[in-house]
Amino acid sequence: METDEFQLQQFLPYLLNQAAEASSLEFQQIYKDRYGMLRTEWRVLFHLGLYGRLTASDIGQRARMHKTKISRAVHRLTERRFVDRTRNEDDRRVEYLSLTRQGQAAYDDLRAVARRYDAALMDALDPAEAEVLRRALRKLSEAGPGGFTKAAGSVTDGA
Amino acid sequence: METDEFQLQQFLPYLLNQAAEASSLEFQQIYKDRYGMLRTEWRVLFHLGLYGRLTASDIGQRARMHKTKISRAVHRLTERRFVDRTRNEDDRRVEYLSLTRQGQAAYDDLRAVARRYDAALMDALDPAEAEVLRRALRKLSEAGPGGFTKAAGSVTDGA
DNA sequence: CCGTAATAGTTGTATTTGTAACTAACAAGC
DNA sequence: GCTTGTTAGTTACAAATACAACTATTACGG
Repeated sequence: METDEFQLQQFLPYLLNQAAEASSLEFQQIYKDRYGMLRTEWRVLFHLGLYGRLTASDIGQRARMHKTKISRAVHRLTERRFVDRTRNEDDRRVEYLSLTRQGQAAYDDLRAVARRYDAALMDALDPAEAEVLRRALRKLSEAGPGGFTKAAGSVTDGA
Repeated sequence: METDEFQLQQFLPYLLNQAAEASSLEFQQIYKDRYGMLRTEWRVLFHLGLYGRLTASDIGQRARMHKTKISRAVHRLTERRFVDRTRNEDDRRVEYLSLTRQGQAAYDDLRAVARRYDAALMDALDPAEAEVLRRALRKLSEAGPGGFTKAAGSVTDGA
């Protein structure tokens, strides 16, 4: 009997990483080739494109990205005139970020590519499957494994 | 109408990356804390644990990892006496890799953790959903978007 | 056999990322 | 109004990664 056998192809974190990597590769190539952007920059661009004016912290919360990543992404996007920063005069610590005309154009272009790209990925799945997939992924993104490392009997201390 | 509206939360590569990151974080912490391993090292360890003696190229194919990553992972695993290398005398370019006793012990331990971890993740999903999820992820890992960048009308050249 | 090409794996260097420490601006207690 | 704490964002340095160039060994074509 092999019912107890561990299978890497069944292990969710592994599967997720493989699928994420495979499914991101070609899209990554596109925003890199066309606009010289990194993944973090693409994410910032899309958040600004979708939600309009945001602060760096706003983006951090929404995208679950660390503030240093965002800081550097914004720096590069500003250099390349995709993003404008304007300081909030009521609280001079915060800076509002928004897309320049050029940034908006890049966003519009990449959003269209993303739509087509997503559709192409979906072709590998049937519609019901796709819907379940999205729901499941959203659950996993929010949850993680419920307090696994600090559970009773503390797995991390035990062995 | 917002039916045409692009949603980041619907975009599969983004969702996959978020879910992969969230679901890997705590497990990553465990093999890092217990054995000082990186993700690449964990993967090599698991491949050797599951399939026995393999060459670096074998692992590269199975795990879709670049050979330089594997080379460095193997180097560190060897230093720490988790892995043994033995040269193939029939073709002195290739080296067989296998787990030492200590490597096997680490693998056994981490495999058990992985099982429990996977189960904890699954708790967020219902069983049918989980099954669909795994199947969909496997499809996406193998496929990517079918020849998206080199499709007719060449998206990458067009704009 | 000898030159050319292929394969297995390694190493060098430039980018990218992660972690922690930092500056600047505001807030609160006293 | 001055210490103490908090929040926004940046910078410095160590680690990790990607990509290309490299060594060593085997295969192939004449």
